[in-house]
Amino acid sequence: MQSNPLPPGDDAPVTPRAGDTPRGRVPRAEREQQMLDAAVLVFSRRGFHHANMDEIAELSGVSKPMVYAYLGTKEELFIACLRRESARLVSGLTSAADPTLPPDRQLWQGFKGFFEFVGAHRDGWSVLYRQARTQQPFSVVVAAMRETVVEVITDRLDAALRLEGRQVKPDDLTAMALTLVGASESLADWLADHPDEDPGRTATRLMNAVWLGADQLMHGVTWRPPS
Amino acid sequence: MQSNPLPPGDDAPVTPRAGDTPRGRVPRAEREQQMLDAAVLVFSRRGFHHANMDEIAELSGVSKPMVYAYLGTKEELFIACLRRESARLVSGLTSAADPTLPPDRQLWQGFKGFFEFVGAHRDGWSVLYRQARTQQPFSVVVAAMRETVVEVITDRLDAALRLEGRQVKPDDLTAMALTLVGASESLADWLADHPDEDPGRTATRLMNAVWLGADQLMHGVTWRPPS
Amino acid sequence: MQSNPLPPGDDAPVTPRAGDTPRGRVPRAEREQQMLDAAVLVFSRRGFHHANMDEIAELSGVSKPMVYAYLGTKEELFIACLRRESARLVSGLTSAADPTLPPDRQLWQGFKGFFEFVGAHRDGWSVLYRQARTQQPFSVVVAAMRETVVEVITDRLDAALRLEGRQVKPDDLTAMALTLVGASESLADWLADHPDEDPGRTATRLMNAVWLGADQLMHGVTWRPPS
Amino acid sequence: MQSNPLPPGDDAPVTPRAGDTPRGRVPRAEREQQMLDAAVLVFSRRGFHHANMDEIAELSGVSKPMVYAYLGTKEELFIACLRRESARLVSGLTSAADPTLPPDRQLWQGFKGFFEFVGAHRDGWSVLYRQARTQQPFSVVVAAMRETVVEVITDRLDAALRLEGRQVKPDDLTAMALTLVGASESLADWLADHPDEDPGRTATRLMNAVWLGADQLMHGVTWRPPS
DNA sequence: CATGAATGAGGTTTCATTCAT
DNA sequence: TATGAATGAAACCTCATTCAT
Repeated sequence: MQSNPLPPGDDAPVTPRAGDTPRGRVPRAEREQQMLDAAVLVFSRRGFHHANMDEIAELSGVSKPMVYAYLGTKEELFIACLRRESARLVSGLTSAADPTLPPDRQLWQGFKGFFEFVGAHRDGWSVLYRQARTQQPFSVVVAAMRETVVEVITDRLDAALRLEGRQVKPDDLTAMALTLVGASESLADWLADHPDEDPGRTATRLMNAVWLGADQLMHGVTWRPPS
Repeated sequence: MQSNPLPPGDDAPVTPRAGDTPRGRVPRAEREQQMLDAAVLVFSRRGFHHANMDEIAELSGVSKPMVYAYLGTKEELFIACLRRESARLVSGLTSAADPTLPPDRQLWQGFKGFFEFVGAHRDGWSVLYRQARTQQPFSVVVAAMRETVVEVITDRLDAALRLEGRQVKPDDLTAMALTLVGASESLADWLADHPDEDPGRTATRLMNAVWLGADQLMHGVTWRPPS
Repeated sequence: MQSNPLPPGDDAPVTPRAGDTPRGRVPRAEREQQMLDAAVLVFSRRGFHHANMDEIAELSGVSKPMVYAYLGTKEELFIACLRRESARLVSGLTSAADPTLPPDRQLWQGFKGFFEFVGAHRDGWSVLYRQARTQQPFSVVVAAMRETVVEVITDRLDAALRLEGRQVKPDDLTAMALTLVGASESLADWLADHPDEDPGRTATRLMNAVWLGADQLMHGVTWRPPS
Repeated sequence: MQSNPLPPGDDAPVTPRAGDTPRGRVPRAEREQQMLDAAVLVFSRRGFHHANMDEIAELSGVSKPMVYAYLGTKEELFIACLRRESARLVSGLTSAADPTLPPDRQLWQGFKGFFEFVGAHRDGWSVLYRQARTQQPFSVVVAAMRETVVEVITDRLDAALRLEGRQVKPDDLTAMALTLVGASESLADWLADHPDEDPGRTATRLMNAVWLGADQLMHGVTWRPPS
């Protein structure tokens, strides 16, 4: 149901997209972006360990020593990729939801922003994040980003609840946020593997799956295990 | 919020548990189990790529060639681990839920069985599954297992609905199952990283997060995106 | 023009021929022949280095230690194969030519016998001999056999010449014999690679290519390089 | 009668010739030639399988990874050697024979050129070619070279015949060429093993063995098998 | 700034060969 | 006699990383 892409067979050389591999003198900042682009592409296609610096350098249009000079070791390079993609994701996500809207619409807009990001940056998500989540020493970076996201959600939920004069135990709030994030990730993986799916529809699906319950939960209804 | 274990610093040798590393002639079937135990342990601690066959062999109490003779390549070994753990998980899961119970209790028992399994086989889950999900060529094996699980859940939900005389569109059913699985995985990751957490509590949390909504959904209430 | 066989793709398991791999108690002499059969087959298919003892043992219908007990190390086993095939070849060859016939018919019958042997024992020839010729430490065994053959030919030629009252310098005789042997080998290789070719025709071809000249040579006509 | 060289006992390290093993920065083209020189030497002394990359690298004056970077796999390296030697051989051979001479002198010059090449590149011939002939996947390269040579010979023979107004069936022509090549190879092996032999003498021997017959054959005289 | 040349280190895999039953 | 279990040794190959130009 959820399979891994690597669309061009594992051995196909990663070909640059249109407009890539420009040569000649290029200012440092721009070069770095090119390198990061190349790195994200290669890391996403090959995975961290199967990616090799030669390919990244070649795809960047520079020689290996340049990559090392600009972005450090392979690990540091991967983390640089991760940071850039994380920043993009978080900013995209937080800017999506308008704090003045009612909670369900906030949530929905957040989801939508998130899925749109994932849809647009499949490489960035699909592998950087997926890999980073499970492989040391990158998991800490991902964990930090997750933390940020969970906090944002918690705050928004909390704010929404206060507006309604209600309050929920912090633990339950966190648990809810965790579930939201987890479900989002899961559906994001699924989205990353299904290019034809529309991010908005995915967001709606997720809302249906979690909002109704969240709504009740926020209004005090709970489910209890059978004694 | 969700960090990677590797509790014994990355370089600490993986020490055998009590009763391990028996020496001498051992019948094949038994040796294979020992090897799988060792492999699961090492793969979980080090990750697939950082794991090395020497350590696995040593922990199995044999020399490398035996491992190759019995279980093949490193990749094949990993897949063998994956299969064993998958089989255990699926069987544990399906046997947990009694089909004659009402849907919520079925679901809860399923969750509980699942989380109990994860709690008891943290190594098996925490890394085998996590890694396998993102790394070719293992993802197909995981996908197959997931498929099985999703089907089981879908069937159970469907059966429960029919008993109530209701019916839900297959797509929505699948989406719901997917979300349940995704959320479960997410919480399982969290559980695997929090040894003190009680599986039952985790199951309850998940129920609270998803059941109320699912219940409404099953009764025809839906959430619609704002036009 | 002359390509290498290995008809069943390099990886195809060598399947036993009909009547092979009998089990149970078998007298030693017979077991050894089975082992040699298996070894010749495997060595010929895989080449000495790619052949592995497991396959030979399995194809012999016994376990590896038996092979070692009966026929020694891999090298010794190969030499045993070589000796058996050599003996067969030499005996087949010497018994073919009737010393009372005129020299051309002797030669032709010798060639025919030789090519018939090669045609019937393609495995034995095609690889054992070909490999052994170039790979230490087997070349000495082959050299010995060659020596025998060259001697036989020289003697026959000499005898034939004496009958006609002629005599040729030993050096020229040897050179001629060498050429005959060399050409035979070359055509044998070719024959081993062309299953449809008739040994008799090959022998005739070789006669045409070498006899006319040899005949003249034996009657005193020689070619001289331009000064 | 024909034994294998390996003059420095099988274990003696292959010592560089005078002027070898230069160190430091060397342009790629040059390094590649050094590597090929080393490889030819080692392959010829040890045989393909007993050769090990470490020794080749060391003899080239670089570390193993350079060899892999420049010339690829052990197999690819061997093929590179084979190609270089083949090209040298073929060019030496075709340039040797002047097409305006009478056929016997052309042939003789061709043989002489060939044997002189073999005498001068004993390593190149003695093992690369001998081994390659019998071992997959190199035999195809050798086959290609052989093909070229056989074609050249056939053409030359054909042209010579036309000049004399004669014509010979293509099959017989090919068979003759094949025999010439086979006999040449056989004597080349012998020459490679006898450092004191003069290439010219070897060529003359071969002429004596094959030309007289060929000449007759070309004039319509044939030998027929007894019914 | 930029790079071609170069390497140390380490990992997977294979096999001939031998115990111990 | 016969074998399943076991291993030491060694080979190929890859890669991140750094000089020297």
